[in-house]
Formats: sequence, structure tokens, C-alpha cells
Amino acid sequence: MSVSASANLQLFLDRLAARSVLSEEEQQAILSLPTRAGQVEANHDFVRIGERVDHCCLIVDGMMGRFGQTFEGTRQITAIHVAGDVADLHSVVRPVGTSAIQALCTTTVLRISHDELRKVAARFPAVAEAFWRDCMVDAAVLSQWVVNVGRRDAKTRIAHLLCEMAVRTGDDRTPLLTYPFPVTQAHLADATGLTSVHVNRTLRTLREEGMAHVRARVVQILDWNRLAELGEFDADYLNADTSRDARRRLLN
Amino acid sequence: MSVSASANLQLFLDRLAARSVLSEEEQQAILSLPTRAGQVEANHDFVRIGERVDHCCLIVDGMMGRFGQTFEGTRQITAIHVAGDVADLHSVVRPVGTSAIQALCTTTVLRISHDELRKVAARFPAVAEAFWRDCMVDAAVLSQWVVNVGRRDAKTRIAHLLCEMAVRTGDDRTPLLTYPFPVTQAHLADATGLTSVHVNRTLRTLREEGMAHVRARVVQILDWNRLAELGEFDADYLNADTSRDARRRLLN
DNA sequence: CGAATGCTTGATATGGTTCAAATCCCGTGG
DNA sequence: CCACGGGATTTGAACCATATCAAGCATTCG
Repeated sequence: MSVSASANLQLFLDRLAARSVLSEEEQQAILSLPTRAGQVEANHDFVRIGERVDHCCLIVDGMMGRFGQTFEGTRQITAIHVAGDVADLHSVVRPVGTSAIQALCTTTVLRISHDELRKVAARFPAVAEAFWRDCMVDAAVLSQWVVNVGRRDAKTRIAHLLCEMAVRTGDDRTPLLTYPFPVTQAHLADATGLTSVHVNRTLRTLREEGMAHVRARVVQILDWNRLAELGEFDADYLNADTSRDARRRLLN
Repeated sequence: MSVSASANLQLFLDRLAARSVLSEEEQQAILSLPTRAGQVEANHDFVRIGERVDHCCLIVDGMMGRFGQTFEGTRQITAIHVAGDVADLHSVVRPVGTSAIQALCTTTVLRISHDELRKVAARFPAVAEAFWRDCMVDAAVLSQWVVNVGRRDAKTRIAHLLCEMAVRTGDDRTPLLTYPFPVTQAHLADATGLTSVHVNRTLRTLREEGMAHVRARVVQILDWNRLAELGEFDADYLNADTSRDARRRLLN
């Protein structure tokens, strides 16, 4: 475990601490988890369906996607994970992959073993709860994706996705109006349940209407308000601030 | 807490025990959770978006759905919960509802307070893990729904849903070929991201082709193999048997 | 028996797909 | 520094799966 590893674990802790209240001791326990650094090439499966894993993977830099597949081989991205996310924290309790995880671009990761995570969780109930809560935020995002893909038209879907990524990429719940999004239009299509051709056309109208400019793997949101309204985006579901609850509980 | 309440808690325990290994003591702790029985009328919101809840709801009989909404008011069902499910176990760690939960028919429930659940989880790490795991199975189902709605055509979507419910309604992973499914075609449409009109037509062809007969709130699967193949259904994602892992861990 | 809700069917419209080809972009090696 | 190659983007034209609108029918329930 190198110095940079623990610096990177800070990413994980920050993420957890934004959603759960952890004591000094608990925080230290997270920061001293043993890790193993690694790198995943673009379009490389990190976890295959049915494969059993014994570690999780914190994204330090880059982006990963969770993929589902139909029998004919068309793909559907069910989640996009950015730096700071543990892409498969869920694997601690379900080690057999039920969907593939793939790097969307060259991605550096930090592996953390299930055993170690389980140990911390067993020792500190608040940490167990924090892990669980983190997974539930992912689930809330997933649930939004169902709505997005099931009930919104192309323009709305893409607008929603762009807004979501803007908020998730920024680190303080403020949307980052210009952010790197190193995915192809085909990836966007797989994420929104559309065709890459149609994504391309829709992106063009978004650009022509002065809402967002997506090019060269960078998203530039030109008019946040209009884009968020078009995309029916309300960031509430991304939040899980429970500090008030935690404090109230301490008083009882 | 009545006798029948503890009989009903057995439902919850069964569900947990099918996916996690729990000691005698842990099982007792679950069974002695205090509960409050209740009933929810069809089409009645049980949880509204943004509402804060302080208890979970075990479905004893009936069915509930999780709903998302677009700004124009069209709805998308993101999850259907059947008897034995705790429809909102996730609310223990995220008490503020991020989507509405509504009874799809008259439904009897058992309320279990968050505080009590949290107490058991804190006392028994294995229980905490079991709760977490249960939520992750729900998330896997959700993730399948994204694929379903995003990448499959109407016939396949509906076939998949019918298969999923057949397995989830049966209690031993064996699909129940005839099962009650007390929802309207409009509900089906909201679940699959289609129109009720199109659901109706698709149901008809499914019937004409001798695969499944859906009428009067009862699903009759006439040819499981063909329906499962058409629906690209593989029940793996619904399983989370971790007994082997748990045993291996005990040996170390 | 009437009212409401859900189901069924037909006719027409449309958003998104499909297929195919041209162009752009960028990294690589000569 | 330029030419080359391969993925990614862009555009056009035809087509189709599903939506939309509208009406009639069936069931259930008070």
C-alpha cells in the first residue's frame, strides 16, 4: 500500500462521509484499508457476467459502465460510474456478477478486498450502514434510469443524463457546467436506449438550441436551467444527507 | 404485536434466510421485531415522493409498485413487490422517499420501525449484511428492468416481466405457472414503458401463440420454455445464495 | 340497473430505427 | 511533417414498431 493509495482512499471516504456520519475511528478504519492499484483499458471488461469477484474497485480516474445485454447482443448501460465511485460495492454482498462492468476509457482503479470491507463493516455498524446507503443511492439513480428510458423521449433522456453527470462529476452537488465525459456516442446510445444515429441527431439539436455542446469527449452545458427543465432533472435523488438523522439519534 | 404478526414476520425471515445465513439467535431477533399491521387500498399512495418515513412495510398479502413520474404526469413503474417482500427496506438508510410507493390492489402490510431494524442490524453484523443483500437483489431486478425497457421490443418485455413475476411469486425459485397478478393492463404498460393499448395487443398475440394467458388478474403461463426464451429470461439475477461463502468464511 | 372502470379494436400518425455512405478526427509510423 | 488507417461522427432516405385518438364493449360493484 503506497502513500498515493491512501490518498486515493480519501476519495472513497469523502464519498461516504457526504452521505453518512462517521466517527474519527471509523474514518481511520476506512483510510487504512489495504488496497491494490490497477489500470483498466478502455472497452475492457472488468467484471464479466457470472464471474465471481473477491474485491471491489474504487475508481480513481476515468469512468466505468455497467452493461446489460440482450440475446442478440445489443447492450444497455445500466449505470455509469465516475471517479470517487466504488463501481461495485454491491459485490461485497453479491460476489457473483449479474451484469458486466467495463471501462469506458482508460481507467485507474484501486482494488479493495471484500474480506477487509466486511471486517470494517462488522466492526462498525455505522460503516456497514454507510456502505448500504451508498448502494441505495446507486439504486435510486438506477430507478431514475428506468423512468428515463421507459417514459421520456430522446431529447429529454439525453438532457437528463447530461444533467445527472454534471452533478455527479462536480463534487459539492453543484453541477459542473463543463466536464469531461470520455464516452462515444454509441455509449450514450447504450445508456439511453437509443441508436447512436439518433443520439447524434439529438445532440445536434441540443447544440443548435443552445443548451449543450457535446464534443471531443467534453460536455459543455450552455444553459443549465433550460437543460434541466427539458431533462426534467431534479437532483434530489442524488442526495442522501443523513447527518440530521444521525445527530437526532445520538441525542436519544 | 399479535400472534399473526409473528407468523407474518416469518415471511420476512424466510426471504432473508433464502439469501443469507443467519444464526438461531439472529433469526429470533428478526422474529421478535415489534410490528404494526395495516391495510392499504388499491391505488393508494403508501409513500409519496419527498415524504419521510420511519418504518418499513412488509407485504403480507397483495402487491405494491414503485412509481416514477415525468413532468407531464405519465408514470413508470420501477419495481413491483409481492407478498414476502419488504417494499421499502431501503428506507432504513434513506428515509426520504425518492419515488412513490402505491398499492396495486388491496394490500395487507406489516409495519416495522426503522429504529428497531437498525438496532438488530447494529447488534448482528450478519443481519445488517442480510438487509443490504436483500436490497441488492432488488437493485439487480431494477437493473434488468432498465435493459428490458431500454433494449427489448414489446413482446419480449412483457414476456420477461411475466417470467420474472412467475419466479418471484413462487417461493422456491420454481416458476409458478399460474399465479395471481392483480394489476390492470395500464399498470403493465407503466411497468414496461408501453401504452395500455399496445400491451393489450401484445397480450393477445402472446395468447394466440399459446405462450401465456393473462386475464382477470391471473397469469397462466402455457409454455414456460418458449415464453422464457422469447423473454430472454434467465432467473440467475434473482438468486443470491451465499450459504457456500458463509460456510467457507466460518472455516477460516 | 346504472355508472365506472377496464378491455378491445380500428385507423392514422410519428419518433426512432435501419442501412448505407461520406467525412472527420486523431494517433502512428515512415 | 506528412500520409495512412481506423474508429467515431455526420448525413440522407426508407421503413417500422409503437403511440395516439376514438369508439364500442365487457365487467364489476354499489
